[in-house]
Amino acid sequence: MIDLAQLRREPGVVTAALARRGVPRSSVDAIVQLDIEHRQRLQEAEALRAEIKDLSRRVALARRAHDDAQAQLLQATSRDLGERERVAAEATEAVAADLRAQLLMIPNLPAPEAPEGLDEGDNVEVRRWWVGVDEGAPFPTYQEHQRVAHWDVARELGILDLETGAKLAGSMFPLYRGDGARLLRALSFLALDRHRDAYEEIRPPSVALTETMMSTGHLPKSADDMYEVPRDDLWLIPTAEVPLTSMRRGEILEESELPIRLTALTACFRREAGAAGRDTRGLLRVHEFDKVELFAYCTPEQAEAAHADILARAEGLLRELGLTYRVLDLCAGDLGTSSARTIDLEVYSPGVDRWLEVSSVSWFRDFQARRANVRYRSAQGTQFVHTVNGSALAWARIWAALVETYRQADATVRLPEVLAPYFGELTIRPRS
RNA sequence: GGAGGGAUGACAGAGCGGCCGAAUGUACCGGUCUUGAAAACCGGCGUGGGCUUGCCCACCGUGGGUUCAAAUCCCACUCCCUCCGCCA
Repeated sequence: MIDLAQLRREPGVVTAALARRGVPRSSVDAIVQLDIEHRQRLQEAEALRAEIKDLSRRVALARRAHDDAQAQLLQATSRDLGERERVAAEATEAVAADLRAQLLMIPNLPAPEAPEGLDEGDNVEVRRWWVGVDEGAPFPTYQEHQRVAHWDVARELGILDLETGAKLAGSMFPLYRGDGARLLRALSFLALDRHRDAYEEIRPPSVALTETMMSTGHLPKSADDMYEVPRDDLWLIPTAEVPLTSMRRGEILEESELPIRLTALTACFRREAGAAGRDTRGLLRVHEFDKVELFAYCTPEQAEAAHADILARAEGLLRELGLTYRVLDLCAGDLGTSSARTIDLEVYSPGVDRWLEVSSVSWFRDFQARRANVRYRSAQGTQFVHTVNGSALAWARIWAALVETYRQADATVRLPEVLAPYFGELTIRPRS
């Protein structure tokens, strides 16, 4: 949620910042008007309530003085006032609800550093990495045997069974088997071990309450993109960001305990409603995938370093896996609702010849903290924390890039050495 | 799923329907004393909102209700604890 006080103080600044990501001026103006109306009505209602409280006190005094006539009179006056107060309070609440609903639909202000632009075409490529780039090696020229889509590689090796996944849960719910399933497990274990030095491992619930989904900004805006369990007012989490951000919801943290850094391996569920029919082949876009998430609550001063650390860890894993990737600085218009700044990592997958998003490292400033009401006590008083998070990494597409990149001329897949402690024999052969 | 008990400030723990936003203790902050520290003593110490910055309003698990007036009475729900049942 954006800061209403800031909107009052400098409406021009807020309007201009939001315009960078395509929010029309009228949406902001509507909120300013509602805020003015809300405060007017609030004052009226509160004045009435103050008067009622005063009358009540005087009733008590009259009673004590055994002046029953006076008490009766005061009670009658207060009763009439009570009716007016009820009406005023209802009107105030109606405006407040409207204001709240509209405010929840407003996305975060983009950071000044976020590039200009309205859609993904305007994202800025910051750098590319591939094996040997530091030694001056040119961009890899992939061999013919690497130019096989992962769904074909997987069929040869019997490590992915999309038909059975569809049979169980519908299309785009993958079922991995044999070495394919084991590879997924190895990747998660590798990542969690890499983050153990600084991030506490969490295994949160895979479902969240509506209130929890509100905190991160996934609701009310993105309801169509999530799986819902209405009977129990639950939603399947689209990312571990959701439970992690709400872990300390409503709390006031001590500055000394910040940054609080957490990591979690969870399944992530996404309906992909807006992308129906696009990238439906193989693992390019799936409804459920495993992901290791990195997250931190921090002070505004710590945010930049915390964001950089997550990005470095995500990139570090990609390098350890020897995968070619590029780094994208998302333009203002392509930022997620809650984000002020986001760096995406896209891995190059030679078989399908595409760049696949495998991580999104975001800085939310106090947008989520304001919604989740997570604050910390500092010398300057109590203020909202900043939250940052990023994937390290999302495995379905990594899995695809790995089997394509490491496919050998003899049609086996030879996995990178870094997986040896988790996978053992690194060659995946067709199942006999 | 069934039966009972509970939910109050950072924590512990009081609170006949009427100066209760809330006693008291601990913790914390400032001061006195002390070579220093501890102890003792004195003072301070919840959050959010509105506006004429001194006042006003809201908040005692959540949501309703009764009343001139609710932490306190009534109803529903949620969570925690104990016991029974079921279960990976």
